[in-house]
Amino acid sequence: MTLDLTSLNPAQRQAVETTEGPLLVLAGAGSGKTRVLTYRIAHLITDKRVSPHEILAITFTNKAAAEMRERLATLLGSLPGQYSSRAMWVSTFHAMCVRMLRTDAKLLGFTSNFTIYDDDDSKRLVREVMKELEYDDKRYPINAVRSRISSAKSELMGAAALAESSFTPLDKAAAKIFARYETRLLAANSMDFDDLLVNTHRLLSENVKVLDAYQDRFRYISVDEYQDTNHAQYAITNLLAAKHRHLMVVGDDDQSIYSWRGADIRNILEFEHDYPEATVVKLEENYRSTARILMAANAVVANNTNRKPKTLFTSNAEGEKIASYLASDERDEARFIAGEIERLGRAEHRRYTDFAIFYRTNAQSRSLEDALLRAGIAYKIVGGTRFFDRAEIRDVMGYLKAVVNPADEISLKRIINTPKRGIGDSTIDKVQLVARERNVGFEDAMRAAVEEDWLAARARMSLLGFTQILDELRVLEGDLRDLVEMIVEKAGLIAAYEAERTDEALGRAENIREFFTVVSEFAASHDEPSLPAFMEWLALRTDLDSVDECVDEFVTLMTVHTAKGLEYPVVFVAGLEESIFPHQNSMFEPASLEEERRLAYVAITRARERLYLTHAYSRSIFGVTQHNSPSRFIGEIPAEHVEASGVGSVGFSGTGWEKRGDRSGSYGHGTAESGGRVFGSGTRQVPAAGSSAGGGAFGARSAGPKRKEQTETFSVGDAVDHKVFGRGTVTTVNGDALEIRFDRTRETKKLLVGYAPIVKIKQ
DNA sequence: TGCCGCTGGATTTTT
DNA sequence: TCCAGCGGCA
Repeated sequence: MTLDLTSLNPAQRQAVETTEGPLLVLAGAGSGKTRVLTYRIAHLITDKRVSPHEILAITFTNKAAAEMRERLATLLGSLPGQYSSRAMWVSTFHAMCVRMLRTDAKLLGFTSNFTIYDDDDSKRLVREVMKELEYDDKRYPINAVRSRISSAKSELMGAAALAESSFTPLDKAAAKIFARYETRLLAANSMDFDDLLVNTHRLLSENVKVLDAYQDRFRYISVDEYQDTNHAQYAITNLLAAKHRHLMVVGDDDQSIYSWRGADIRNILEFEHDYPEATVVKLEENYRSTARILMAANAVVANNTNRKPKTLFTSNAEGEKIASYLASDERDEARFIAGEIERLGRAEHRRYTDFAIFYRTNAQSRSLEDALLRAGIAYKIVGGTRFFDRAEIRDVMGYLKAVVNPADEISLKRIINTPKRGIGDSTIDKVQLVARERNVGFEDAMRAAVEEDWLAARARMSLLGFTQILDELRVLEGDLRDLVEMIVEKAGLIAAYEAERTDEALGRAENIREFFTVVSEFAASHDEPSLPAFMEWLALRTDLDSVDECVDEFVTLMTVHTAKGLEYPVVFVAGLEESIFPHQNSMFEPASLEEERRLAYVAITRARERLYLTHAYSRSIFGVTQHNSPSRFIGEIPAEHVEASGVGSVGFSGTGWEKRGDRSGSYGHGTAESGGRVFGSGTRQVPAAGSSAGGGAFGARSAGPKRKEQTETFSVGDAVDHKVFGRGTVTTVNGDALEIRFDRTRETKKLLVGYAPIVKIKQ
C-alpha cells in the first residue's frame, strides 16, 4: 500500500518524506500543519514499514490528540494487532507523563494511584503550607508564590536550586514554601500539573532502564506546537529522542503566546543548534484566510524583532476589507457585534457556528453575552468558569479522589464537612496538629481521634461518622456509573442540597446528576472504565475538548489564548484598545509587548473570510470608566486594507435595547478617534427603535432585534420560554428585572422584561 | 460551628 | 463589578 501524497504542496511533501533524523517544520498559521503531521505518520507506517508501536506523537491539547488519532484512523484504515493505530501513543505531554508515571510510580516514592492536583487543590495546599510556616499572605501573595514555584518547576529547578538563586524576600519565601509543599505532595501521594513533567523527567533521567526502554520503543517522535514547550518538556523530548534522533518538531515562533507559563521560545529558535544535522522546512503558504486578512496579520507581526523572518502568502482571493469599528462604549461594541452577526446571517446566509468573538480578558465577555442575549443569538462561552470547576462537582470529585487515594489530604479536608457534619475548623486544626506531631497522615490522625480521647465527645462522634462513611465508600464495587452514584448517595451530597430546598441548591443537585451523565459517557467511550481511569481523564480534560461536541447552532466566545489552533469564517476581536490589548501589564516591556503582538497575530489568523476589530471610546472595567486609545495593533495594519466605522459622537444615545438608566454615552466629543471615518460604512442604517432624539445621523446603528411591545407581566413561579435558553421559571421579580432559572442550563439569568426574547407559557 | 458582611484583588491558563 | 477569604459574632 502506498500513501497518496499528491495533494500536498512541495514543502509539505518534503516535510512528510523527511522521516529520518531531526526535522524542524516552521509552519505558519493555516499552512496545513496538522495535515503534514498526520500524513507523515501515515507515510511512516504504510511506506516505511514503521510499526505504530514505535511512534510517539505529542500534541498540546487533548482535542488535537483526538483529532489526530481520528484522521490517522481514516488515512490508515484498520490494521490488525500491533499495526493498529491504537498501538501508537498520540497524546499531550501531560497525558504521556501520567501514563509513564502510573507504570513506574514506585521508583519515585509514589504509588500508582496518585492523585493529580489541579489548580484549586494546589492552591489550597500552598495556602496550608504558608499558614504552617507562618508566612503572611499579604506580604507574600499566594499567587506570586505559586507562580515562582511553578516557573521553577518548569525550569526543572528544585526547591534547593530556587533557594540558591533567591535574593528577594519573596523568592526566598517561595523557596521555603516550595520545599515544604513538595514534602506535603509526596505525603499525599499527589502531584500537581507541573510535577507530572518534573517527575517524568526524574524518572527518565534517574532510571536508565526505564529510559532505555522508551528510547528503544519510540523510534519516531513528533512534537506539535513546539514553540510553546517549556524547559521540562524540552528536556523530556530530548531524553526520549536521544538514541534515534528521529525527532520532528512543528511550530511557529510567531504563535508563541505562553511564555508567562514557562514556554521558552528558544526551544524552537535554537532547534538547529541542538540538532545541527536537522532538516528545516518552512510552510509559508496559507490556505485559510483571504489575502487581506493575511496581509494584515503579516503587517502586524512584522513589527516584532525577535522572530524568524518569514512572510506568509496565499493564492486565496483578496476578500473583504478588515472592518474596524469604534464603539461608544463596551455595550455599543457588543451590540454592534450582535448586529453584524444578524446582518451577515441574513445577507450571506451564515449560520451562528460561522462566527467567533475573541477577547483579551474573560471580564470582557459579560457585555458581549449581554448583547447576544438581548438579540436572541445563541452563544457558547468556551473557558471561563467551567462545569468541572463548580463547587458541587469539585465536592463529588473530592470524594472520588479520597476513595482512590487515602493519602490525599486536600481532598479529605474538602469533603470532611461537606455536606455539613458538624466538623468545624477547630476540630480539623486539632487533627492536623496531631498528624504533624506524630508524623502520620491526616486520615490516620482522624482515626486516632476517634479511638483516643483528646477531642470533645461531639466532634469525636462526628469524626466517627465520617470515617465510617469513608470505609463504606472504599469497599463499594460496581460498574463506574453505579459506583459514582453510590458514592454520592452515601456521602449524602444530593440529599443535603435537596433538603435546602432553595433554587440554587436544587440547581447544584441537578449539576451532580449531570455529572453522572458525564460518567456514563466516559464509561461508554473507554475500554476499561475504572474509577482511577476516570479520575485521570477528568484531571486532564478541559473545556476546550468539548468545543464542537455541541451539534446546536452557537456563536462561540472565547479568549484569544483559547482560540489558538481554531478557525472561523467570521471573527470579531473585541476590545482592541491600548491597556486592554495590548494589556496594561504587558505594554511597557518589549518582550511582553511582542507576546501581545503575537497574540494579536493569532487572533487575526483565526479568520477565514471576514475580520472585525472593534474598540470602544469608553469602557467600564471593574466599575471604573476608562478611555483608551485604539490599539496600536490596528494602526499597524496598512490603511488600505481597513474599513473604519463607528460612532464616538455626542449625539449617540442608543438604540433602545441596551440597558436603560445608564449614562447613554453622553460624554463629550471623540470623533477623531475612529481615524476620520466616523460612521456609515459597512453598517446598515436602521432607524434605532425607541431611540430618543439626538440619535440622528450619528445614531446609525447596526441591525438588531427591536424592543418588543411590553404586553406581558411576570410573577414568581411563571413558566417562560426563552429564544435561546428554552424553558425556565421566574424566581424573582424586581420591577422589570427578572431572574429566571432555565431548565436546560440549570442556570439563573437576570433578564429584562421587554428586552429579553421571552414569552410566558400558558399553563 | 456556622453565618454574615467586609475587604482586597482581579491578564492570559493548551495541562 | 464580582468573587473569595477571613474575621467577627450569635
